[in-house]
Amino acid sequence: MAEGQKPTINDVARISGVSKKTVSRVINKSPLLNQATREKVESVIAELGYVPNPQARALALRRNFLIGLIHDNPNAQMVLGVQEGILDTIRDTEFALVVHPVNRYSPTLAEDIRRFIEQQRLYGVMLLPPLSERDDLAELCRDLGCTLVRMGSAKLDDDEHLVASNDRQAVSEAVAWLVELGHTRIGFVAGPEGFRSANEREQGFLDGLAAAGLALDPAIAARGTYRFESGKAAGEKLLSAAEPPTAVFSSNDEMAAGILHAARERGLNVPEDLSIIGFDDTATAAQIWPPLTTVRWPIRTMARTAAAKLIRPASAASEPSFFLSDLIRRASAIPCTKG
Amino acid sequence: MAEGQKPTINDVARISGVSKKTVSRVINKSPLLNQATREKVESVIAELGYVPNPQARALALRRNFLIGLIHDNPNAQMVLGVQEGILDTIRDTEFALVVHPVNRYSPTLAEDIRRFIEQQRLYGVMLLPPLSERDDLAELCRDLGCTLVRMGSAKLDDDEHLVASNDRQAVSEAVAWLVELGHTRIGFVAGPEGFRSANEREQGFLDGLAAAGLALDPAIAARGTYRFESGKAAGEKLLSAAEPPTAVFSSNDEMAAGILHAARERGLNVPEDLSIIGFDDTATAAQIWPPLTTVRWPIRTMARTAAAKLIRPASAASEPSFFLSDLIRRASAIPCTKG
DNA sequence: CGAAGGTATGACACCGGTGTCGCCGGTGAC
DNA sequence: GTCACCGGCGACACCGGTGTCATACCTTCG
Repeated sequence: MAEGQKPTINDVARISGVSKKTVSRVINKSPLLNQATREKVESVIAELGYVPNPQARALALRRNFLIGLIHDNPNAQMVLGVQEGILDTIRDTEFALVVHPVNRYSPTLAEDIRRFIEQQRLYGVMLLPPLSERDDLAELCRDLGCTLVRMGSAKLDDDEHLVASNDRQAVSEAVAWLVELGHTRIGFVAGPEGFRSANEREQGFLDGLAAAGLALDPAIAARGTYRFESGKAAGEKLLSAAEPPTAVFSSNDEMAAGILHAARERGLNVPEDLSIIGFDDTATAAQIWPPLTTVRWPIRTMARTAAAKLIRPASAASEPSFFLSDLIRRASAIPCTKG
Repeated sequence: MAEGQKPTINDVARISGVSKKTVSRVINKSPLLNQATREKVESVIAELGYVPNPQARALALRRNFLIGLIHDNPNAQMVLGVQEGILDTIRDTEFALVVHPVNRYSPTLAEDIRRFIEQQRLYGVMLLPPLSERDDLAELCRDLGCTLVRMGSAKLDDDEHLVASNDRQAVSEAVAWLVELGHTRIGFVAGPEGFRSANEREQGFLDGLAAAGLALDPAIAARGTYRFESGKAAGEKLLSAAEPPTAVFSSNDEMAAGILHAARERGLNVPEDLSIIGFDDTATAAQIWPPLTTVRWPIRTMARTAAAKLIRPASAASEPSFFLSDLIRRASAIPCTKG
């Protein structure tokens, strides 16, 4: 074996005096092997530092070991959490994680995804919200022969390959907390139309109000885009209502930060004059002032499970695919001081 | 060709009535081809939707088309910005991006990286700070036959494969801005010891003070870890000094947010009682109150260049590899009201 | 008109693994 | 003693591409 060249299965076979097929059996832990042979080959492998070539394996097996993560940057924290969760699962396996950020407004989105999957011959792909909500993309992935997992915020009709959080229930619990704090006039900022997560959170909000015998006053409700600026605009609307809310639930943290800015610019104190609850528990949530009460969903754990479902569909099928979120109680929501 | 099977080069060759080698020539845009033949083969390729198998190519060429991104989550925004920048460059090429988050405190860090590179037979790898500052890891990657690019915050001795921002100059300009605003008592929160970026920013801070004829008072200087909590602790130290600062430069935004918390807890108003400047321009920076004046460095652009250097070393060698950062002036730094 | 040279293409081995099948020797049943 | 059976292993083709070299044909030049 020439210096600088990686050892191959042939080198291992020659040096240990067996056929390459036997070496292959050792690598693949075939049970029909003489113990002595196995040990001999293993020692040669260790000595040479031999690592099987994944491309050659992929070629022979007609399948490879690449997992694709397709997303449109819902938020950086979430994407990174997902990546770490996937790595937790595939570390020490032969799988690798290939990422592919896309632009969901691009007219060539579907084509872009198709090219990515076909070109890399992915083993499986994982879709993140809001892409994961599009059934057409899911079908595309399946058509291309990929196993598929979707991360989402609600049960889908076809929940076979879905890992989701129960946003609806989590939000209704957040509202219950505001009610427990004595708030009765609770504002709401929805997420963008057409997003399942936005829809789930809205339903949860309504559930929570209903459970407390309250109703939503449209004067203190607004719809945002999940972005900071839209939260600020929504906050301005709610706070300029004839009878402004004493507490607001925002469908995500970024908009909650915007509401906080709107309140500050009107000279209001948070949380004294306005309690705020957000959703996501982004890094920002704990770093703004006051620290934001928010709903944390177990991104990394969910991603771990999702990856397991991709690479070990049989054994992971029994793992739960529906996750509960926690309300993180911080200083931005306090007892109602009014009335 | 059976249904459900991807077409191979053999299918294309058979149907277009040429040898597979000729098809290979078409794919690889060999110049020695009859125009008519080329067009015939191309039309068959289009008709079949043929896409070359990258694993087979990788095997035959003895090199593959995977770029590895190795990082230890410096911050989510940055990692995602880098991923997007790399994708900007490799989209529409045959390259793919494989990510591998690691833990820099793990005793098996080097082993982990080695396994990743060897197992996937990466073409090239990109190291992010603070990993990129470790020459031993850089050497490891090179030993394993990878081309390498390091992203960093300062010139290294060996800057051949480096893409860096000029933190030192950017910070000195930030200090100049504080001086221009009338501040003369300026506090400093350093990053963790042993980080090149921390060192560069510290030098830049000292440069800025010196240019204004000021000196650093150790009573209003502290060292942090780049984390929020350490910023808060540093803020407490600075603000409890006998003669507290009227402005503070923090070596990153997360610590700046911590300083802000410390100020709030002492009942101080920001920016009226204390101006703050951070570094990084994370998403949080614009969303805290007041919006944070900070240094923005062009992550995505840098990553684009870095990726180009990886996959087209010849043509990208001439591209600049040293980037300037901008001071983003927001509400957290205002004219000094004292004295 | 034949040799030389260039152009367009094909035959074949090879990259580094895996699947199939067959061979060999030992064991137990009859 | 013969034979079926089984554990352990190897020969060989094959996965889907690329490199090397040979070949057929067409010019061009002496």
